[in-house]
Amino acid sequence: MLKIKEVADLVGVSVRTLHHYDQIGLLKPEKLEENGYRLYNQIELDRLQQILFFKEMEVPLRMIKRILDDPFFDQMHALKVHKDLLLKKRDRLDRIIDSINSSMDKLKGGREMTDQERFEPFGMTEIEEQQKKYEAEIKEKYGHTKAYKESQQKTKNYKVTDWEKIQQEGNHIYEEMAKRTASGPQDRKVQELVASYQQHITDNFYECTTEIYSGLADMYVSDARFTKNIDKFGEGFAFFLHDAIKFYCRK
Amino acid sequence: MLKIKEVADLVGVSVRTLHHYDQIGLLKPEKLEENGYRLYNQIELDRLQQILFFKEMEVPLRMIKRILDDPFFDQMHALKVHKDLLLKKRDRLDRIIDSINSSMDKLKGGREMTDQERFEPFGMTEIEEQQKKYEAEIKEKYGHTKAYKESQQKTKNYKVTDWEKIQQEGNHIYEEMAKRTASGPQDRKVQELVASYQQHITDNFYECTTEIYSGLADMYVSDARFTKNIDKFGEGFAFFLHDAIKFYCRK
DNA sequence: ATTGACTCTAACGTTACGTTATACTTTATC
DNA sequence: GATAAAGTATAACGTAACGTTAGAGTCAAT
Repeated sequence: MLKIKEVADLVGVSVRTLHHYDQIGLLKPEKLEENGYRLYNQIELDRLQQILFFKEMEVPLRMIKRILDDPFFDQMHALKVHKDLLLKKRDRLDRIIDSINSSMDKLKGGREMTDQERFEPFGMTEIEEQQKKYEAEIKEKYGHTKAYKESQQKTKNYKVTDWEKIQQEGNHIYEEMAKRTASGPQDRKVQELVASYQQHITDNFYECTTEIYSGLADMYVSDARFTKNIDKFGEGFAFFLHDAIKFYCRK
Repeated sequence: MLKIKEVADLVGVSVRTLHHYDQIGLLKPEKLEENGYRLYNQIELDRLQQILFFKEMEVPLRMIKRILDDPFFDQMHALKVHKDLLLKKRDRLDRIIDSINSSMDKLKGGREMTDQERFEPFGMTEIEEQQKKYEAEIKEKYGHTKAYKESQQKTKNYKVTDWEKIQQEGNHIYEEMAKRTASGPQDRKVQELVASYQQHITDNFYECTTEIYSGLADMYVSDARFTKNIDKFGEGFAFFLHDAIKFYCRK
């Protein structure tokens, strides 16, 4: 007679999973204690093993239940059908991978860029490897700084949705700014936006001091990876931004 | 200026999909007409093409949005990471397929059945091909009968959940019956269950007359595929069931 | 004027749990 | 024996990408 966590640890699934299996009737405990605790026996363990076997095969739980419960269900046939399905899936995967490969090859080759617009953003050949070193490089350069540690601290608990919201806010500021490029980097509204972006960084990453902000501005134009991305808001926007921040940070 | 269905038909997605993309902000129509209709332009069509490209790559919509919207998102890197992910996925698929193959091989070979209990239900070597001919065979034999046509008619609109409910009901009756095997096929309760099973068939498939029911009983013991499955409720249960139905159908 | 084709929003259903939130029980510790 | 730490329970929301009704308004053709 095993309690739920013992079973869970024994076979390597979560307690929640067992709760779920109970809920959908896939695996009921042998009995309930007076306190409501679920108790499992060897029989249930065996069944659980079977369930996990089929699950490994990516058979949906619904069908596992039928396979194990329904005497009229032709299991051999089901398994075969399922295999065919997996084969098709793999073929599809192969094609997709080929497609990605050829896309990347085209990018690297630089010739025959029929899809130039579509793939333009991928640009440059070695950016790929550079990117791999990117984090390490950053860490080496700035790892000891207060800003870096602070940022690590603040961001480590962000969830996907948080990131998206933050990025959206940041992008929004840039968009607004990009609308005013004609007015020049010293425009009052532009300067307001520059200020709010600094605040944005401080709020979400680290205390963005004037020095840091100024350094960021330099990076925006000196590092091609940034320049390229920022220019998505408009040609030359990176330089505009650089100037705007520099003006803001003057004293 | 294209209306939503025109766009949908043009690129081969559903209207609902476009609604969805609008909802999550992945693809907004260029404008709304006064009547609320969505209107799309070439720009949106282009973007939609890009979306579909990444979707083909199995990139989640969330990420597609970021790829297309967020200038700071490193797309080349993302694509590469994604490719690696797909490669892993394929490897896993390969392993699973191998696993299924070896399982089936073991079954066919009949030797080394270390997992005998687990795979026992798959049984017999050629059942596989037989199964393929099964439907055709049935159709040839009974295709002209009223019961067959009636069943086709009744069942063609059943959904997965319907099937499951029906099978569950059927199994339940058998289970109850299996509990009473000791009392013999003529037991009152058993006979009640036999009657309710006939009704069950009539309700869900076709009018199960006494003759048909009697024929079914014969099939249960003469066709190994049925016998094997039915015996899941207990050893010899197929024979018990046969006798019970025969007794019920006597006159 | 009446169809039939098209459009809209709203909301549930799908898969297999993860993740809180809240509350009770058991076990370990002091 | 009191308290804290673990374990257990139920309930309910969240996830991905739409499909599928359901109810209602709009447009074009008969």
